[in-house]
Amino acid sequence: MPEDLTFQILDVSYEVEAGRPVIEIWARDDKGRRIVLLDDSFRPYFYALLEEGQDPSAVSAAVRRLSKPRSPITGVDLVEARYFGRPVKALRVQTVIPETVRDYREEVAKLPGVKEVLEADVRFSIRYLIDKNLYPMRWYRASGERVQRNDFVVDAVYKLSSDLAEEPSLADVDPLEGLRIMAFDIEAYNPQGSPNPSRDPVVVIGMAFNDGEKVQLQAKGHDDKDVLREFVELVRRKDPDIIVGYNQNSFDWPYLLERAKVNGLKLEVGRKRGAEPSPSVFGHISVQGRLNVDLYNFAEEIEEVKVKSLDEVADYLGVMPKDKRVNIEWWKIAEYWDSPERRGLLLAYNVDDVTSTLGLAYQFLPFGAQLSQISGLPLDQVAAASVAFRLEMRFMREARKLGELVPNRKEEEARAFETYTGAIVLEPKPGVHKDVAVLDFASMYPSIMVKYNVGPDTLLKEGERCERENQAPGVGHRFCADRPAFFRRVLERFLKWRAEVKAAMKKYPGGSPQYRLLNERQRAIKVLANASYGYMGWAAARWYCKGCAESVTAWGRELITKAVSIARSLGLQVYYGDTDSLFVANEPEKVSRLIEEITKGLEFDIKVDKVYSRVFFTEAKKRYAGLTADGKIDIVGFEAVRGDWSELAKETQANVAEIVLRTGDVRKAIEYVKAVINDLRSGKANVEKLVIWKTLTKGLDEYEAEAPHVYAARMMEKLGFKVDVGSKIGYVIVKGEGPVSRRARPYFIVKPTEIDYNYYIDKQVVPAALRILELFGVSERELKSGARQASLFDYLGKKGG
DNA sequence: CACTGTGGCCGTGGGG
DNA sequence: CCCCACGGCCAC
Repeated sequence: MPEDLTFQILDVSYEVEAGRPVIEIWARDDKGRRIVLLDDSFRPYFYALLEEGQDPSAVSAAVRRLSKPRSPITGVDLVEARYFGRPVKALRVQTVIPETVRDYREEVAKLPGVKEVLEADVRFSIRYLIDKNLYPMRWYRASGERVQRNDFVVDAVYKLSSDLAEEPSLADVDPLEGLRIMAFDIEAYNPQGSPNPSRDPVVVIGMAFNDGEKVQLQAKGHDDKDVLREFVELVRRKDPDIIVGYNQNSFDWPYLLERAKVNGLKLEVGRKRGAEPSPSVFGHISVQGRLNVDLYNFAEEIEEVKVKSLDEVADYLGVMPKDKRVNIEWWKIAEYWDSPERRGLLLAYNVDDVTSTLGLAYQFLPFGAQLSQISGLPLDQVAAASVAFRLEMRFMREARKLGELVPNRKEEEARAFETYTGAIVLEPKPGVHKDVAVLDFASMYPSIMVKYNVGPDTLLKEGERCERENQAPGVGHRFCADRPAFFRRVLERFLKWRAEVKAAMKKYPGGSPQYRLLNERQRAIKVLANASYGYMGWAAARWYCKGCAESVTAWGRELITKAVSIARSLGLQVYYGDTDSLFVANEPEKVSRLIEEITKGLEFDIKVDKVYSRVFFTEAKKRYAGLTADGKIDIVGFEAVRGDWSELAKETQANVAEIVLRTGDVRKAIEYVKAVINDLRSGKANVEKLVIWKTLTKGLDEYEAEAPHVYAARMMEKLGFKVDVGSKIGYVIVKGEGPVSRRARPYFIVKPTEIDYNYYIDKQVVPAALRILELFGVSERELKSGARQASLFDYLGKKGG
């Protein structure tokens, strides 16, 4: 007897059973049960695009002849579709085993009459979601027949006996409500630098659940067998739907898996018997039936935090202030573990980490769930996927709805390195300026794409004609305006959708859960819409179109250039501008005229984004600091906002900017800098504030130049620490002879007395301060002179007479 | 397997 | 000494 089911899709996977693929929909139903719905009716397929004028039946017969018994070709159907907006004929080739699509595609591509093989690289479970128009984290209804299955660790398994229909009454319910969340964090023994999983045990595993329970497992000395066993047991008992961690895809899971192997155990933490976590797409690790979300992926998108360690990110988000938690030096975990007096600190540290991780989940998952509902990628994958992939997934769904075939991603070698001209940055007018308005074009690039109907499907080849055409200035590309471009349709849908969500938000009070839910939704839509221009210029994109991206920037340059002319013709002083922004004198009447002329004359939306009561520029572009009308200091581009300068230099520069902007008192700023220099000279500085952080962007042996952070990284490696591509290297400069890079040391091996304070004066604090003070005629000598304390030599000299 | 684009600044090393 | 490429990060 089929039952009616109402459920939320969490994830989709598949398994080949008895020679046929079976889709597994992991869900939870409205009664709070965890269920699996099986669908054995779906089959993998791909398209063979036919050469023009080809006889489909001849090609079809050739395709059928390729059929192999292991996974026969079960269907070859002629379809009339569109490809880049043009009508085409294609064969839809269906088989049985998803993995064999790869082999068939190669062979079919070689057949005469076949121009291209399409959509053969879409993964089977994603294919299912797209074709059935299903979105993870949304609610559906369907009927299913209960079946007995012992290989799934869930409350019930059903065989689907109907299609899935979206349940609209649950569309605006918080998708995370009622889901069980577990945060975890492991501490590994590291007596020799970085821990080595084949040698060093896991000494602590902390877990925190959203029902309030917290558990901490501890090794017996250096034996972690029971820890691992208990961990598996606990995960199964608590049965979380979502597992969160911080960097667990790169560290905790691989480490636990290796430890399990060493101990002869199996890490069966999924909802499928016998299965261990396994590597999946985008560097993500998949735990069957659960959503394994690495929160580090979300943290990476917070650009305000430069060193994205868990404590820094949790501090920034107000989840756990750094001064209210236990901080221990991570490279000394083994010492803490082995010391009876200090072990307690390590345990407390682990509790704080895992508590922070759960706190981050509450911050990030609502947005992640919306991204999942909108892009169509399961929550765990959407976290790990880049913005471009999230957008592309949505494009693939839109393409299907419009009967468009999805283009292939270009092969690596075919991707030519093609650059094109970007935006205009105006020369700033150096000096301090009073009362400046900053105007901003609203979503300039997406607006251009919509207005001029830009896209690979509308880009006209030489000789092609359309009744209405838009020609990009300077670069010559023409776009057909007779039919709506694919990008335009998608973007307009995004814009309309976002407007609806924003309108709905108004119905709820600001802090309410509904308001926050909708706010996350409109943010997710905006993020996707804003990525569309960059996506077109990305050589690996399925809808890559260099001419399109080139045209968008050309129209952008024209737009800002025209806006500048209008401003000048109105007698408005223009101070600066970058891409889509314009800094002009804040004369309200003229500014309103400017906005009106741009809006009506150029047909683009522009608005006053902010007003600075004072703002200053040096001669450098992309750098300025301002005091807003409501009393806030903005620092843009300068060292103070960069992650690769010492905290001390950044702090000094920020304070100088603030003194100058608020009081206009340059003398005061000079005195302040002198005091900082004095402190440094007397060795009073906090060593932590002298650390310089830089990312290793390639392997250590690939560097041509010996930069300081590369030298420090090599040193770390010799000391037994793992340094991978992407690691942030923190170093300080010590006294001694030779080039700076030879004097760079990993910050955690340096004693305060070894530090070269002169380096920090000459190359950090003074240049950062001067960047601003030079504008007021202050010299390096002036900053350093008065600050010079009697040196030991002077002192002795005087004394000795 | 990948992991959006161009414009811009500036410290540093290394060659002449 | 100058000059320029390398390298990293930031603005938009």
